[in-house]
Amino acid sequence: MLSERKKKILCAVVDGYIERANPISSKEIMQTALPDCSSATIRNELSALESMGYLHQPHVSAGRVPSQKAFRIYVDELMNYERLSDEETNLIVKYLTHQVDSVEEMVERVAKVLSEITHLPALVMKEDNLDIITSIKLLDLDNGKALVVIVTDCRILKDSFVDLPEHFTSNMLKSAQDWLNKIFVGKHISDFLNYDFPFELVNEQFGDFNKFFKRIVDTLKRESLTHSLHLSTVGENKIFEHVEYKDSQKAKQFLDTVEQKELICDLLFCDQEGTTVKIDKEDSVLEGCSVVKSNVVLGENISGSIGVIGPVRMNYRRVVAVVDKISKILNYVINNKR
Amino acid sequence: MLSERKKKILCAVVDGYIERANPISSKEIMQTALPDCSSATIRNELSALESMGYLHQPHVSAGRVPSQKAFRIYVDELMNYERLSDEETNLIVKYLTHQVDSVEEMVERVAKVLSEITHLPALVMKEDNLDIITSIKLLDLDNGKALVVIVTDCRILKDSFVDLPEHFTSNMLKSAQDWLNKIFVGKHISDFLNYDFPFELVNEQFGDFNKFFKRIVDTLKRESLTHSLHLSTVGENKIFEHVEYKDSQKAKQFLDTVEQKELICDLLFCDQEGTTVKIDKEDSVLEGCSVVKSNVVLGENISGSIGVIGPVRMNYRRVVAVVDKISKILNYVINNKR
DNA sequence: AGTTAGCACTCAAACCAAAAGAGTGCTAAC
DNA sequence: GTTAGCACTCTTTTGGTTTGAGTGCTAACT
Repeated sequence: MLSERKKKILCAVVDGYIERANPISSKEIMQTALPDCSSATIRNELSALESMGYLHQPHVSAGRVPSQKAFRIYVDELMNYERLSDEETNLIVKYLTHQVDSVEEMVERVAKVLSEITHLPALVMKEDNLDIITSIKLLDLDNGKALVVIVTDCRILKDSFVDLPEHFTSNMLKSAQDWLNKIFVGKHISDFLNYDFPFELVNEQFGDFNKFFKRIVDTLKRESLTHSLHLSTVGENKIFEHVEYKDSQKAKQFLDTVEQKELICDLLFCDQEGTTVKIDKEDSVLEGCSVVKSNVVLGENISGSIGVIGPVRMNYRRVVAVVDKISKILNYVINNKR
Repeated sequence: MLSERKKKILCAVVDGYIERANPISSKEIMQTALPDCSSATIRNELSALESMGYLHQPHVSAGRVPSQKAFRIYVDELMNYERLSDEETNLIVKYLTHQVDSVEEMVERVAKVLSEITHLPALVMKEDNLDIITSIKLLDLDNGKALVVIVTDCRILKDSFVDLPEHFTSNMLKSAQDWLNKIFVGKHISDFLNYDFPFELVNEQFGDFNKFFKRIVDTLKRESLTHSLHLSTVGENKIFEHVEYKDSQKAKQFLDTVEQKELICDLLFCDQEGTTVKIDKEDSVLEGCSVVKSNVVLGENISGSIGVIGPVRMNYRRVVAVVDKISKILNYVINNKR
């Protein structure tokens, strides 16, 4: 357990480092946080904090730099949370309550506002697995093809084409549609994946059109697989505003990481309530990065996460406040719209 | 008009500069391109080429660097075109003839292969304006909403939702569909934009459901507007492989430029046959960038462009060969599939 | 025992001057 | 017209010195 003074000093180091990105000296801490102590006293404390693993020195005559462990305790215990100003909150509300037509558009808007306010790349993940199928439509396109439309409870559609077999009448298409609906309505999209195709049943009812049905189910399977998690990232270029990416190789590494959708999804995927902060290699190979995220309930069966990603040295006070606020507004907006 | 020797020297400068990204000296040219001349002779020629605007020196004791004008003449007259190896061509063919289900997937594949082979960000633009409407479907979703589907001749669909008015029966939806088809089938998507809505006609046939029709047409208008040009960019991070973007501010500037879709579309949009090269500020505010592009015919009424964007100092011999080859393969693949 | 003034010490960064090296332009001879 | 030769320029490298920030330690003080 840290003494109050150690906490104060550690907090000052992290605050200072977040603001100015250079090592923090004992003198600086004295001036900003502990005017009643001498720099020598602070040096002793710093030395102690260093041997506890919270700080390190780039070289002997430099100030102290917080370690990953320091950021962790800073986020969890030390920092005081920022409250967004009313103007800012109102601006966000206004932006997010604007009439939108689709989930995609909403995602777009959320990501945009997150990224703009935090000056960091924004991540918005939507989990479609939990979508419940409302109905399946087979639409005759009059050119030997049919359009397969899946309607789900969160207005998301998965559509694709399928060639109709020869001698397949409009009526047969209708019964095929009814058949599919009977089986799948009320189920989750993800149920397609584990669905064993009942060849015999089809044979019985539709003669030899097994291949056609198989194709439809395969299409749906593929769709559900590729769309089960949808991640959008917006504002990647914002990282260039931060000094840790002045070297373009660092920037490249960061951008490459962000492009690994599965990795980012893993990071965003966690059940924890409220806004959480993941720092550096606690969770993955995100060297030098942190993620601030919050879950959002998009409906009874749909969930998602929103968040931002950036250097470990980010302004957590502000970023956590923003992510938290936006997720709350989002929950509010969505639930009041239904 | 340049003498043969001047051409040879200029070509050597550009080749060398493309390869090594540093100023080229007279001695170097002597060794690589003109072993029969002395370096002094070459120096005289270089001096002449400089005063003609093809070259410049970073400082007095440095070699020569080609100007934008030099790159222009290099691409147009000096360089010898590379022929892709058969293995490489086969690889591309194999990759592009792989079974795909949608235009989007094809675009994805083309962009991917372009970007991987050239080590540059790839641009693929598809012009939907020329799509001809094959049919319009209004699909009752049983929850007070209808799905609007537009089928066009290039298999592209534009779909969106519209709320049904109260007391709107299934039969009325059917007649509404017939009515829309009568008006719009055979026309271009872009025709929606200029379409004046005939309130009286609707009133006559459908009573007071003007609002409903207006909403449908508005939706279609918006869709056709936002989707009229579709640009996808893939492999933006490839620019980090090039020294001109070692400074991350340069990289940022580049990435910001590439994100300006309209600007890139303008660049890609030109009728010229074959593969064309646009260099730096000839065409726009693309500071330090070049675009190599080629038009692709995707069908009778659909056109698109593929290309790459990168630093002016790019390997034109190879890049032009690749873009040219891929566009030809693409034309072949598409036309043989129909 | 905790705090602090004082001081020696370390090390990065800034500065400066000299040397090396690359490449040119010019001149005079071929 | 071509070229050898040379003086000249300017960047890059090298190495040494200075500066300054910041520490750790010690000894004195509360």
